[in-house]
Amino acid sequence: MRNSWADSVENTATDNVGPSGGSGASASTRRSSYVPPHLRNKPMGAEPPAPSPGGPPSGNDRSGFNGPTSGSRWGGSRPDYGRQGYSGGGRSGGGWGGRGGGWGREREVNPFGNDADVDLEQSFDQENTGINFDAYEDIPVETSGENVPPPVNTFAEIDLGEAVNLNIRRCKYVKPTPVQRYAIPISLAGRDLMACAQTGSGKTAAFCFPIISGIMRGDFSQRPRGVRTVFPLALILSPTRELSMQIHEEAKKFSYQTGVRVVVAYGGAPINQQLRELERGVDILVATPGRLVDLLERAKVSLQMIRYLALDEADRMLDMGFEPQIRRIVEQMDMPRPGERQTMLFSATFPKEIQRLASDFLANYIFLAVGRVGSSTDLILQRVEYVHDGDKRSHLMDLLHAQMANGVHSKQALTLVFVETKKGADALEHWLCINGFPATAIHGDRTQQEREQALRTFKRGDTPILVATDVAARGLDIPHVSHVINFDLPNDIDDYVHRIGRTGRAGKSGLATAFFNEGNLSMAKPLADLMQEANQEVPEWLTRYASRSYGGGRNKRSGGGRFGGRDFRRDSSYSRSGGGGVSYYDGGNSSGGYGNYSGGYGPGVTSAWD
DNA sequence: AAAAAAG
Repeated sequence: MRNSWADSVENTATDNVGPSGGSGASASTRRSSYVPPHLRNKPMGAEPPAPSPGGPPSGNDRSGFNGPTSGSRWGGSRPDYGRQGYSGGGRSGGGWGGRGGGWGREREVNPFGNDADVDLEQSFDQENTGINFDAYEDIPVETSGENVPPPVNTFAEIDLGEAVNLNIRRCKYVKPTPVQRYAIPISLAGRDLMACAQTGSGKTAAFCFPIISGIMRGDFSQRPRGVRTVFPLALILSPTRELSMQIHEEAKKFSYQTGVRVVVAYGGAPINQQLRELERGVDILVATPGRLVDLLERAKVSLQMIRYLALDEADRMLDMGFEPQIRRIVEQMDMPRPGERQTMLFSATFPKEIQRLASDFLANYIFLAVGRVGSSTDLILQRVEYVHDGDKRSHLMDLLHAQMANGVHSKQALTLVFVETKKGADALEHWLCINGFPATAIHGDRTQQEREQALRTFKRGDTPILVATDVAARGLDIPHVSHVINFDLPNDIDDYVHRIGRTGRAGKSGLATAFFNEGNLSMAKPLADLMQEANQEVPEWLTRYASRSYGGGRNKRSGGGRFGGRDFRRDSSYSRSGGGGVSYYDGGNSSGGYGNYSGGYGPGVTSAWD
């Protein structure tokens, strides 16, 4: 039972240096002698202030946190390579961030240790990736495009700079995930990227590492120093507020003590605080589209210095009707054109709308498809049960009781319950609460504060049951979700895949239970197919429903199979699918390794319009 | 049809 949380605590306690990152070489060698390029020839400053004055040292401190490398960052002469806005222009400067002391510039909060359980817990979770990581080996990957840079097998092979390497170690990342193995070299080579992959595959790190490292290496001394306008160098767009928050949190870890500043902006939260954060300087801006448009209209943000653009969950953003706003941001503001910036487009699926977006936003891109993490591994045990609507609550209660009996209702065993509607979420939460189950809810009608609160208490295990609408379906990385219950099945198999993907994360196993009834007929076939594909036991009654093939379950996955999509540029039959076979791509491509997995594309997926 | 996102 090495998998338990307690075990991992123990392991981490004894193994305090952490894994050597597979670098093979001496982790014991002090990296103090190395000075990152952008810090060279700078006078070494004073020692950094103690990371947690008075507090116990965090686990991360042991891995060289206090090393001299970090010292230079905090000395009087901060390397200022054209970064604007740090002084705050004396606006509200002094009074702000009062805890900072020193010279009005607040200390960078250590995103790793300090904040006891929550963060440590995540770290342990990450460490566990080392255990089941082999599960990732089976995930099929394909690339196509001109001169695809070869993938790497270890982080050691990638030169991200010492500061980022340290953070990788602090995150306890041992080995790059498939999407990282391919995407990072592609991105470091300066190429645009269209990637079909889901969060949980390590996407965030895949686009953050090259961005951070690129910003550290780059010379941006030409960056304007606006008084009220800021000029970020990188923009990361994501569909939901919580996802933006999460990307922000991760990016802060990756860029800790690199001098790269990450700021997040999303709606529902007071804009003034976000503005203050922006005015203190921003290199990487993480945002939801609506709030960003607002900031652009107010001329608080200019995109003219953008060198890196990443769009996360692009298909989701289009589903949510963000295309006009995204096009406005990318094409109609002062953003540099494709080719003058580096663009990474991430999407779970690759339907025509995304293909259009790709051809409009990207220049000579490389296509990368990573098999679906949720179904192509055996990490998630999927179950379907036939439950009438009226029986759902009592059935749910049975499941939860069983879990409680097993004593698994704690931090290491959270249960996420998906429902169809916001009203339904409220009702179910209330019902669970009055029946003595510690539940909370997240959906779009709750205030942002309530949403964040719900997520926090859930993550902490204070309310180990979270009732959610699809706002929480994609991308959210919550450690220790051991059970996803589809109380109401979605109408789209991709949504199902995303939902169950909230468990079985980071190489851990998980359980997904779905309640199926006559109202979900359109899902019978896609669900049965998907489960079959994932080597799950398909109940006989579901197979019967599936064989009757109800037309729906709109299958957006062009191509089906284990990938979210395929590079349509290489698809000779592309013209068949309407759209007129845009031929801006000269077939003269090399390598690519395409076709290795052609077997993975099942025989024509039955589609609604056949 | 519902959900999400700008207020």
